[in-house]
Amino acid sequence: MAYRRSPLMEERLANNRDRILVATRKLVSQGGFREAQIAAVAAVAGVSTGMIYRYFPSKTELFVEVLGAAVGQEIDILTAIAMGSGSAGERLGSAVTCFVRRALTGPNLAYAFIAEPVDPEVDTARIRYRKNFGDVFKAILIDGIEKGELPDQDPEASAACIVGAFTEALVGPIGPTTRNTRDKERLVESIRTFCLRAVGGISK
Amino acid sequence: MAYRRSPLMEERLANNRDRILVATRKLVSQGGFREAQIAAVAAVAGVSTGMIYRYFPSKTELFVEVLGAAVGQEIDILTAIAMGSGSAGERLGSAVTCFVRRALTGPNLAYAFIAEPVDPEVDTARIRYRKNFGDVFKAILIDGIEKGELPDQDPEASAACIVGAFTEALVGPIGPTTRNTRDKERLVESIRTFCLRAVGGISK
DNA sequence: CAAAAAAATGAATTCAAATTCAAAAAATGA
DNA sequence: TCATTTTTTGAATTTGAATTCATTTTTTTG
Repeated sequence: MAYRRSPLMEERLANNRDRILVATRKLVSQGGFREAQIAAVAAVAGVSTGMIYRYFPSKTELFVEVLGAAVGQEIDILTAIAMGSGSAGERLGSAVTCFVRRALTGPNLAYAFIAEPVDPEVDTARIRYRKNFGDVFKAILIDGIEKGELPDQDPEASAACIVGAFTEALVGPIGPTTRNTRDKERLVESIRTFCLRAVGGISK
Repeated sequence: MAYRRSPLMEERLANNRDRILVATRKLVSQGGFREAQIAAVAAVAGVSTGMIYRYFPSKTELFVEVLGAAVGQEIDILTAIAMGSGSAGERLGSAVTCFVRRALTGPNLAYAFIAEPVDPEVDTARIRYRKNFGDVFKAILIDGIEKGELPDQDPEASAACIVGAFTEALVGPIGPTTRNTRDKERLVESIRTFCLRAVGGISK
């Protein structure tokens, strides 16, 4: 016996994997999946191209993992709001506001994971994740309708509309490219009001 | 002098061009731009691959033309509604209803031209076209706000939200795949109500 | 330190699709 | 009909990026 992974090496391996993920996230958030080519990821991560295949079976799986991690985080936050206290309208408003604000602030994966398809497999994942977003809103809506806080409506359709509305307002052509904070907050408020009125939750 | 294009040949050329456009539109509406590969287009159009390059300088330009024609048609229809008579709310409702219904019925380019990016150049065109949609709604909104029919709001943002809302509801994961007419009309109505309420136009 | 094993490299390969172009077929006009 | 020109063909080439793998470097342990 002449080799056994030391804890130090173990850590380095994990580090490499992480660096690749971070590099991918960075590239995707800058220029979408299109810009996150293996060679580019390798360069940013400071490793060789071959290295990447040591940690991920294919570019597709790397993308799916990046996407999943990013979306999972957002979903968690939204879910917490959705299950919190307050009227359906309040929770819906908070959820929309929170998501939009985060998308405007943070490293903007918003476009990539909401709007940009790539290859069929990544797309499958993306669609599933987008549905997850919808489901959070749907839950709030159903609750609100049951309690009589919101008028009767198709929660499925309304949820889709909400996701679509803020998506487009965020990443669409009309949406922001770079704005100052004042503009951003105004946009957040516009979207919130739009969505709230839309489902019949009083706006203000 | 020993050759001059006869009217008959002239017509055949135009026919070829058209067949290529039709074939592309068909493939795009079925499987998105991804499926509309040159070889596939050629096969459907019943011509050789080389033929396509006789009429279009590149796949990208072919796509842009297909996209432009499809969108132009929709825009014309929407514009007519937008400039017609009725309150802002009525016109907005009609425009949304009309677009959604058409997208659900006709050969569904909706996904392709609203949601699916391809390459940067086609994307540029797609974004411009999507903005055009937004502008139609924006015009209605501005009019309604001026006349006091709608509450004050950012027409830019609201227009984007509207486009996003019906886009997602139509082509998103929650949206329809194949539905019967009853379901379709219900969806149309849901989206209409959503958008109308959202901008403060009384729903029903 | 040296041998053995693992990890890392990046040039070479593969692959899928767009694009070209030499050759074949069709159209035109004398 | 025939020479000339245009149109059409589709196999061959190009292209751009993912993936592999023989070689090199690093790590581990006796």
